[in-house]
Amino acid sequence: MGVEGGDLGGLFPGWRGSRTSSHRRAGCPPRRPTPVSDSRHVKDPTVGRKEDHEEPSEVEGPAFAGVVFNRPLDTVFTYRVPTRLRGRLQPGHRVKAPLGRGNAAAIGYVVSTAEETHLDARRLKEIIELVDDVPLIDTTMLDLTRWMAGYYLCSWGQALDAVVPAGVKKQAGTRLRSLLTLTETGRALAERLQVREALANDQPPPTHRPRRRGSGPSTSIIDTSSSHQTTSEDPLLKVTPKQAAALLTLAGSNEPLSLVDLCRLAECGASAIAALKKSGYLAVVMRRGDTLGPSSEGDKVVVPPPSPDPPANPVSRPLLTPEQTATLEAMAPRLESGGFATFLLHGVTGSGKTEVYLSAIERVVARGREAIVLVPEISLTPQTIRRFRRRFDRVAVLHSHLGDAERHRHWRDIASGAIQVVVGARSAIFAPTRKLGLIVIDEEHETTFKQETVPRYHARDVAVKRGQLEGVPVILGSATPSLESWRNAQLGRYTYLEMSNRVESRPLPPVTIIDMRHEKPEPGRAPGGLSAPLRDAMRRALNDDGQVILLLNRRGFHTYIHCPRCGFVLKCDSCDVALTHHKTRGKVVCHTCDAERDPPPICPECQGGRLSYMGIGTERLEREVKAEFGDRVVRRMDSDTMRSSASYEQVLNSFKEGKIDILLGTQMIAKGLDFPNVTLVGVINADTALHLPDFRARERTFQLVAQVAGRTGRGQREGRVLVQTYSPDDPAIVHASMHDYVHFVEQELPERSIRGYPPYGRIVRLVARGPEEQVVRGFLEQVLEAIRRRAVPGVASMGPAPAPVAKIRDLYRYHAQLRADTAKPLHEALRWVVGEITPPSGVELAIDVDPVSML
DNA sequence: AGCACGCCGACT
DNA sequence: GTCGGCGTGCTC
Repeated sequence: MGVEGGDLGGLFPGWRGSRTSSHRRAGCPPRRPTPVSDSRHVKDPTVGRKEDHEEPSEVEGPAFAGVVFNRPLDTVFTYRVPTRLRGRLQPGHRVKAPLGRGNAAAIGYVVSTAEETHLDARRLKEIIELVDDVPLIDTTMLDLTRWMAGYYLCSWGQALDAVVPAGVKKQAGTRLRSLLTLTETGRALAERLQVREALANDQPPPTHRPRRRGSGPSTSIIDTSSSHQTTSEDPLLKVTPKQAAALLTLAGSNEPLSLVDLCRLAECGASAIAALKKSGYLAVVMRRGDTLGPSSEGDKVVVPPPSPDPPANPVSRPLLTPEQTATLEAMAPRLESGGFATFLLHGVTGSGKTEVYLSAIERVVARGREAIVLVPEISLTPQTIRRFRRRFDRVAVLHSHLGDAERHRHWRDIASGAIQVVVGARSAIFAPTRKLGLIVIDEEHETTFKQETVPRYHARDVAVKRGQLEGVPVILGSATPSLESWRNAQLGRYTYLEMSNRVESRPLPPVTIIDMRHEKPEPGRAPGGLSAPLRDAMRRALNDDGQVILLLNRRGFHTYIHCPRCGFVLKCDSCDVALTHHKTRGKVVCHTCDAERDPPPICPECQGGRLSYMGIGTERLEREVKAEFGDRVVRRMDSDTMRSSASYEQVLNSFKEGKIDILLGTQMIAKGLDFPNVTLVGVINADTALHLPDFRARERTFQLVAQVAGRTGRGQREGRVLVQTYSPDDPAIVHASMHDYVHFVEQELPERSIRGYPPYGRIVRLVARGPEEQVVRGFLEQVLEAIRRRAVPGVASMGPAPAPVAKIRDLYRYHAQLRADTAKPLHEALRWVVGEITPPSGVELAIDVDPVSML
């Protein structure tokens, strides 16, 4: 749902509990955290930080800290800051603090610091320790997460916790090591040793740190009498040659050394070092170091020192079309001098949106700024990644299957300013860039930008908010913009930019609708499979050396199983969902909970009927296509065949190289792929999403058909599209077949308006689930009654009713809906629900602001 | 969300 | 007589 540019600032919730001073003030944290690798923990008091010694009575730094926790508690807790942490603790730090009656240590986030508090300071608890040496979160991220908490109705701590990847929290890939360093007395002694040695060698005394490792035999200091006044207790006389070597080695080293390294470099034993430690010349410091080498492995990210103006790659850039140039020029002021603005880039498939992104990013990178590019996970293909890597030196790609250590590494690289462009899926919107200059959301209409767990944020809307907070432009790109973004553009909140021509003036492919109601079922063929016109078109395309893409948005072989005698439909034991027959596995499978079992031999209900297997999925389509085009190479791509991402890349490569003639699969083949030799796209069943009980069913159907139609006609050769449907007159199908976004929107918007659905007004969906149906329903009824009693003006409520999928994994589900013209009254009606209404045990309540799925 | 406190059943 | 069920309420 589009963030409303106008009322954004007013959405900050009034946080209950102590309100310490704003985190913007006291403490003045650095705008960005320095890399975690620089952090160190000083353990030995003799090498403690200077302020510990120099200002024992007058401690610097705020005495109180506001802390939030990853719990559904929207309270900022105030803690005392112990003396030893004063001046070090900053907003954005994670801290360990006692919480609750048991005073169990919980990890929380410092969100503010203050000199005073209106609370009774004696009753406040004290922060135990810092978890990270450097704040993980900067002030902009604190603001952003606070906004998220208020808007999506979760706690600030929950929002913060979602922003920091698990690998960063665990400090994956690093280890705490103990290293040796000189104490003050140790350094003084080492300096005297250096002087004595220099005199012995008849050389001028070193001015500073002359020794490199391995130089200087330890014998040189043995028989030299010192010119210094030496008392009988002069430590200089007590130091053994080995000890002296160790002291000099450490003095010459810029860094603390591990015991092993020091022994090796000074050619001494551990006992000499133990003696020095005992005498107080050496101290142990704990420092977190990388487990792996100093930089990332392989080609992932090479981290050179951040250079002020990186050299532009000598890449051949495609010549921009006039439309692309005009689009860029429209954005130029924001790209070149910053400032918040949201651009809705509506470009037909093949109009070259990606090239516009790349050029826009180049402009901000040229100013030494960074860009974040969000793409749906499904578009995070090697093809896409390569395109960014070719153009920019330092790109970080955040896939969903990065390991913890790797993700931590990327985070640090980004935070250190070593990265120009971050490309990633949803959560990349929280990348800790230093000098953000641009955010790009590709395929902004995609529902995968919505997170379905707490915090249930929409990355596109968070991006707009972040752009506003950081004062940077945001580009939302799509061939089929969400109606929310369209309306925001209409209202002038977003700047509308259109690219209506394909590059090189290629035409959009002609789309033919095949009315499946009139397709006579032929003996031996699956009804709903390949129609005669589609088969003919395939044959012609293949004979012409073209490639074919077939889209069918259903996995499995048969998509439902029923008993013709008693009408029984085979359902999952745990879910209210029909089972799908997977022939290759020989099982019936639940696509909701992934449970599988053997197909029953006869109807379990009437015990008499033979079950009939109906419907067509990708497995069955594959078999039909192979039977029909036996001499052609056919590959199926769905989540069953693409268990590993390696096979995904492999299939796409083979397809690109022309080794595959027909590629069929689910929507993973519908998005973003760019293969010039595809001359035919067939949509096997355009209606799969059309009749779902969701007010966006039409919009989804339009988007899917329009997107897949864009997969052809991208090369020199013309393409065509055939769409099989049982609803040939539905506006979604008709307008998609004409590539007519605007007319689709014009007919869809009034329908939304009549019902008050987005983009006219906002909705919040409440879903309660639990093991006992009556309890779940009763609870949600109670919640709704309470909301209605509140009677917040402008809020309308619907329900509760059983959710369309009434049971998942043995939990019954009920849902209800609230709507209002703006978000504000909804928040008002709901804020108290969080925290004040406790569901009965076993029951969970999910509050989904701006839901994208109604099932 | 945790976690502790509290008030009622089957065990040594 | 106690161990422990999870219902209730609080967390600076």
